[in-house]
Amino acid sequence: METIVTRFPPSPTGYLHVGGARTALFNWLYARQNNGKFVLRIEDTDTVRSTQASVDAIFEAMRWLELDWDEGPYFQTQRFDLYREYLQKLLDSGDAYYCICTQQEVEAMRQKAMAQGGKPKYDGRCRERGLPRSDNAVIRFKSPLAGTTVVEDVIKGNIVFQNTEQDDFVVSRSDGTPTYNFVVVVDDISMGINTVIRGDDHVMNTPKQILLYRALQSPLPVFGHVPMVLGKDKARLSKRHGAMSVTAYRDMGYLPDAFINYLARLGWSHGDQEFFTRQELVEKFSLKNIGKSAGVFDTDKLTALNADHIRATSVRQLAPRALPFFRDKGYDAADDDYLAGVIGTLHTRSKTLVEMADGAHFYYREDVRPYDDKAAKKFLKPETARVLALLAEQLGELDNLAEKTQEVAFKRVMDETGLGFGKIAQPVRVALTGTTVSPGIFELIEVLGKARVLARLRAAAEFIESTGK
RNA sequence: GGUCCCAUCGUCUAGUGGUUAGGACGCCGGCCUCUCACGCCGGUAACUCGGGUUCGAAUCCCGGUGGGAUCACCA
Repeated sequence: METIVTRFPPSPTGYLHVGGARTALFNWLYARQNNGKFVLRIEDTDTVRSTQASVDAIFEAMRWLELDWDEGPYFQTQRFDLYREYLQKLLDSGDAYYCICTQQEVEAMRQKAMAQGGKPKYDGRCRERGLPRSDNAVIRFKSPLAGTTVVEDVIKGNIVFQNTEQDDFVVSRSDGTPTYNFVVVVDDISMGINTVIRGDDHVMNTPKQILLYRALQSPLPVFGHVPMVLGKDKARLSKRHGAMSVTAYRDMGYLPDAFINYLARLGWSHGDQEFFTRQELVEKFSLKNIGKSAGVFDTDKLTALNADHIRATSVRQLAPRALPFFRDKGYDAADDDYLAGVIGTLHTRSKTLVEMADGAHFYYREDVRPYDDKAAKKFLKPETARVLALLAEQLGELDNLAEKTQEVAFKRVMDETGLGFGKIAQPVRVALTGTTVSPGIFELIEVLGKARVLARLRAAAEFIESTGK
């Protein structure tokens, strides 16, 4: 069986966006699943808009998503000799010709055609003139004047184009640089790409490219055009929909596996399954289960999936990923046992790593004061000072504050005060965290450790005394 | 406007002639409970319209409508 070779060819004119990431993912998955090759090619022929910063941003995003490539990155700007070679082949075989019409003349042809109700096309006036090479001449491809070109799309089915719709498009500009449709074909042929999975917006290019493959006497790759990703308003995803850059999602605390899971499920399905590990995706992905209609990017669903992935990831693996977010909050955190304990209590409570870091505030603050105003008013009342002091005293007598051992201390406090656990939990929580929302009291005490717990309980008791009454 | 594509709950989707049209997110209840989550239980909500074909259409065909893509010496 032929080795599957796929590719991802971004143009470095900006960051890697969500739509691009999805086509990269599909190509990667397909290659991995078939033990094939995944090629990265940078389409930087638009030298005006291409930047090194964009190239770097794309690499960074690919690395974050863990979409590793087997070949490349190739840069089109370094392949001009090859394009020239193929251009000559086209000229030699009579499939292309020089055209000396100026852009203004061509524009005039279009206007005229439109005025007559036709489609705007180049009229082919240089087609049979046998013009020689000259300074400002472009090279045009000689499109067939009749017949049809059919794109056998693995996800959309057969798409038929009348060749009369096609005009003789430019393959080489007057400055000698080759155009997009031409270089793509040359690259795909020379790189041995046999599976082209790309965005929907390329379908109209495909018949042109097929014509080029034929003229170059090369076998066609398998084509698959995946539907677009839309924004909430059902319009094509763009800056006004907020985060478009893939790395922005990294910064918002999403896990790469959650992100690719979401991206894969947007437009592709495997029965009712929603949660996929990277490995499952590689195993179960299939071109034929890609849907035909465009999908709306839904951050809520991505977030829910992210929560699932966080929960499915072990604390040990989560720690290094969460650490940068903790540091961002200014916490003096390290990848140690304490962090593991902290994450352990926040594991099921965090939808994103940012949320996790937010929820960890009290673990990394020496003093939780000032207390949240409402929390203090409601739970740190005069009568609770005694409870907190008592608890500090009881806990102080214990060797360690493991969840099990704590029971004794709480039991004594409850016995002595006659209060139920429900009555003392919130005051304790406020004393230890400064707020009314946190992980469970017992687990939190264990993680915090004796020193912090005693200090905070006493501080709260003092706080109550000092506020008087 | 030409060409091409698409059409199931608000969103992502399952469905391939016979289903009470299923799942997930969201939303709304409830249970659990030391708060918040998690978990569990329940609810809300869809086949774009009109014609066919058929004993029977979400499923097949035609048309309408709606949405999208694309019409460069940009990629």
